[in-house]
Amino acid sequence: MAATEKITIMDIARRTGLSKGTVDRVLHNRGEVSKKSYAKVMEAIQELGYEPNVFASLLAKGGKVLVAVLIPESEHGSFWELAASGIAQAAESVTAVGIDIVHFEYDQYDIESFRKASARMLDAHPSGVVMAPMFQGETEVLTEALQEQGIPYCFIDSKPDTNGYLSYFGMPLYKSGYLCADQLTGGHDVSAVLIVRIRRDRFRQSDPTVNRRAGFLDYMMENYPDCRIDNVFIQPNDPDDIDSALSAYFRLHPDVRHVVMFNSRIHLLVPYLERHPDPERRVVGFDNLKANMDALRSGTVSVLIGQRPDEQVRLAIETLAEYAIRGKQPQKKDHFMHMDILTPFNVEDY
Amino acid sequence: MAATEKITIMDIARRTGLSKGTVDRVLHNRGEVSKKSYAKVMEAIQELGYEPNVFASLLAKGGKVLVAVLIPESEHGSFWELAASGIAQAAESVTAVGIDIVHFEYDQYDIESFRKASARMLDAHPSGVVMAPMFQGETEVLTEALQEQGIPYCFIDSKPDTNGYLSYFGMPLYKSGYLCADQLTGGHDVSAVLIVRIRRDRFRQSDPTVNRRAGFLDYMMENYPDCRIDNVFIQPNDPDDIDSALSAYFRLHPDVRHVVMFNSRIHLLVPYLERHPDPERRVVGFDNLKANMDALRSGTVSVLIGQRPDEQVRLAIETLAEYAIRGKQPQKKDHFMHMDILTPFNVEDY
DNA sequence: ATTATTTCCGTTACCGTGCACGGAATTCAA
DNA sequence: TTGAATTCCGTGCACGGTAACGGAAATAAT
Repeated sequence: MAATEKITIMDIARRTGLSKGTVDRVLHNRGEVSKKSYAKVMEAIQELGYEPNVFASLLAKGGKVLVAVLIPESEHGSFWELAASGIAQAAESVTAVGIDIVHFEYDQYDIESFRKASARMLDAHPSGVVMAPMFQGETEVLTEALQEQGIPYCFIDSKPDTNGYLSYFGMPLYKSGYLCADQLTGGHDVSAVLIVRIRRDRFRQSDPTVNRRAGFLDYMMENYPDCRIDNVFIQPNDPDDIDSALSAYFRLHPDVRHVVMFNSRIHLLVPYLERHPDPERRVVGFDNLKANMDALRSGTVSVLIGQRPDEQVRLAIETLAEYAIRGKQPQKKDHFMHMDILTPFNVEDY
Repeated sequence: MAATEKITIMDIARRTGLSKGTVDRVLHNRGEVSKKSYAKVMEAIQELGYEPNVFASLLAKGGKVLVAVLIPESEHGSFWELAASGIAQAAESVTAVGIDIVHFEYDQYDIESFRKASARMLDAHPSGVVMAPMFQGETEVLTEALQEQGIPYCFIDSKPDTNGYLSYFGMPLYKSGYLCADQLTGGHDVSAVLIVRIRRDRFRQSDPTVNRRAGFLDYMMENYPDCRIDNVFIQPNDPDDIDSALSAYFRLHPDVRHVVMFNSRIHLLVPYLERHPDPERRVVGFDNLKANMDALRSGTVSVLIGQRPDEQVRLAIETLAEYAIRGKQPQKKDHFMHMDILTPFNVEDY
């Protein structure tokens, strides 16, 4: 497959009767070369099938490639902690080949902290940026700055409607709602389901749950149009509120056995659910946070639908590295990644 | 996280009052250095936190790293075709950093072809080898040769009971049978299931299906001890035989609605199953071959349990590259990887 | 025709390591 | 005390590419 090539810049210099300086100029087409020479060099490159030696190039250029990752703070047990661990993994695997990764965090509910993190990131002069777009306006500001400086960037998790990014890696949100509904019902008729939602302030611009809910509702509409859909809102940081909200609901609807949440916080329900066990209950949530997986193991949660923020991060970093090192554009722009179904029987290996 | 280090071999040479030649000698401890100098250099390395520049090293050493992959022929639509595609992916991502991959194939039913492929592989003098152990005796012969030459190797898919390998990447087979049983029954009581098996010759030494079957049977025993387990054997290359075998079985047991196969060939049943549709039937198989995924899409197969040969290959290659480039041992030897549950609702993104 | 500009190109000094070669310093044999 | 044999270590080139520098050739201006 791969040949044992050894054609160097000198080979093509000799072949064309020019010097390596000239060859280098056309390789990086930075001008100062006559049409004729340019053509000759290009031809020789084609014929000999020249490919630059990355090591030599990086060595001479004297740079490590630096990729910056700009994502929300990885609070303990949060979704972004998974992504952060993905950074560590990716770092592990790519630093071996001279790519450095810097990680910038911000408070996902605080625009100002995002601005500051962006600024610090730009100061690091990375050769590529991986980011999760949280604040639409600020994201635009940032991407414009990046484009101005010619720094390529990738989105993970979700993406805005702009177009200047190099690649996007994320989950198909609408479809994940659909899948969720199928796992919740197990293909059997269901008379009522409870959706637990988080009452959140309007800070966040991009909310993955709306698309998920849409997919979920469409599935239910199509397959079980008579199923009743209830909503209960909770305060994520107030255990008492969660407890009372659920208690109130289930007092009215003791027959409801299907519970779902569209964000990564299904673990918030665990205390209540464990105090009111029901072997027939079916609970489906998203994302393989540790707390969620524990709930799966204990049987409180039936199914988790997971994505791989770590893999998303890795792929984004690799894409950027590839681009920075050899200037290669990825073949696909948008990468919708697989959704993992986790049950008590396969959770151990995730 | 990562520092902007720039400590070179020269820095520590100056620091110790020695020359880079000497430093180099202790770095690769190839002798010809006095105790005293050795100690001084080691100390300086510690203090300055010296880390060799991979680029310069690779450049000087003049070599690309070459990783050989030795797996069964990737017949169209077969399991190993997935692995092969993984090689392509991995190649894509790692050639960027100077790692070359060579792919050697053999007929998994022909020991002689394995021997030849091994020989050709050794001739290529790879710096690392990824292999799937098919023939126990021959695998031993090969690994001995590799060890003699100091070439590290990784196993994927399954592994022998030896110990000299660098890493193993594969699926937990027993547990996959367990998971399979859970998906087949869907947690509901079942009175009878049909296991379709392939009557194969005794060429293959390692057969993943026996462990899977064991896990499956244990699950059934534990949860539904009264369930009847039937076995039907088919000839994989003879469609007529498959048809008649299944016809004969279902004539006797028209009530059986749960069908499972433990190898990657569930797609062989599709023609029969499609001619005798049954919306209540539940069919579970293994591995995301294209044909299997098509069957999933069409609804003939209910669930597939997939592994990622491509990811296994990638990880193995990365491990070897890491080891070859920086001599770093992986932290874990055996990597049991996650099992993916594929349903019609998430199959598209795999 | 001479000078001033451009345009184009060759030379050269790196980048950080690996390694061969030969010489200095040390030890051993006489 | 010399010469020979070791042990140790410094020098210098190679690896393939980058980019600054300056000069030759071609073109323009005077």
